[in-house]
Amino acid sequence: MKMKKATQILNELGFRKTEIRIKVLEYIQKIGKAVSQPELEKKFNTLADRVTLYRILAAFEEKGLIHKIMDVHGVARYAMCNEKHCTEHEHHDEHVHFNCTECGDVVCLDSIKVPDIKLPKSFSLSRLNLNIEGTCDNCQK
Amino acid sequence: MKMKKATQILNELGFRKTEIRIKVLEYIQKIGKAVSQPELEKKFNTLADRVTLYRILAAFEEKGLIHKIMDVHGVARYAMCNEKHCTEHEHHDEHVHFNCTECGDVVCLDSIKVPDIKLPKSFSLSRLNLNIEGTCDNCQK
DNA sequence: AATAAAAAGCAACATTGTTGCAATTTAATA
DNA sequence: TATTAAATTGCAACAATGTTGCTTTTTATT
Ligand SMILES: [Mn+2]
Ligand SMILES: [Mn+2]
Ligand SMILES: [Zn+2]
Ligand SMILES: [Zn+2]
Repeated sequence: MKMKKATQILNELGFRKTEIRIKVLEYIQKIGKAVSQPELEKKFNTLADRVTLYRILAAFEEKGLIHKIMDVHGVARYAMCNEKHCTEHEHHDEHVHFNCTECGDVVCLDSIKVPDIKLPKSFSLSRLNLNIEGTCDNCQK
Repeated sequence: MKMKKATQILNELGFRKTEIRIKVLEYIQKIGKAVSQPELEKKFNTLADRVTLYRILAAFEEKGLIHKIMDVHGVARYAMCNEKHCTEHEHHDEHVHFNCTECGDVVCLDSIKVPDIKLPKSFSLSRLNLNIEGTCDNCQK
């Protein structure tokens, strides 16, 4: 999985290349997990205000660059989108989100498709999030 | 679906039959939706303190009477458990939770089983919550 | 260098949720 | 019925996450 350079992505999406935006994007790209604002705040507290981080995440999400997941604790987390699937106007991140009860990590299990769910005809589906709790590979003893 | 009387349930679980506990339980039984503390607070603000409601919900959940769902907004909601499935020591509420984007209601689609998800062997699963967003039967135009 | 737009900072606030402790109420017992 | 222990509640204080309005700073363009 080749990563496009963060600065190039920011360019393409019409964002300005500020230090914090570059760092946040590179971090989310490399970490390979779904990160929360509080986590970013710990990492980058000298570089940016809390609110700035919230706004960066919101801006990235709006462009289809990252997607937002509510984790099992009700905290918003964000992870890279698959650029084949997501655009400014529509997200398609219908994969499993695994929440490890040991280390607290949340990861996208992109390879695990969520099976089609048949709803009663009177219901219509627009989005879906499958959170699974358990022990991740790192924490398996 | 016959409902056991609230007072009887409280008795059986070793709870005291206070007015607010009876009312809260009856409400959750009848409403047929997953309710949040803020909702209960609006309903019962003259009858009980905010904290009391949080504690009632936590107590009921611990006994396997109701189950806790994090909704798509990250707010905790609670709905009756199926007494065949849940006990003090173990919850089994692996059904779909439908979040209506129109009316905000969250309902348990108990009849819709969540298909088995095959995780990589290095992961172990302990719990699971499938939140679906869309338009519910009432809000369908 | 001047400019407009974007981004960031800061303060204030909202909402949801938790904890400690004192006061009250329930239910069991004498 | 009076006593009592335990359960329940109320209140105050706090924590965490998230939002909004407004000003200042920075970026990229002209
Ligand atoms: Mn994901
Ligand atoms: Mn449910
Ligand atoms: Zn783990
Ligand atoms: Zn609805």
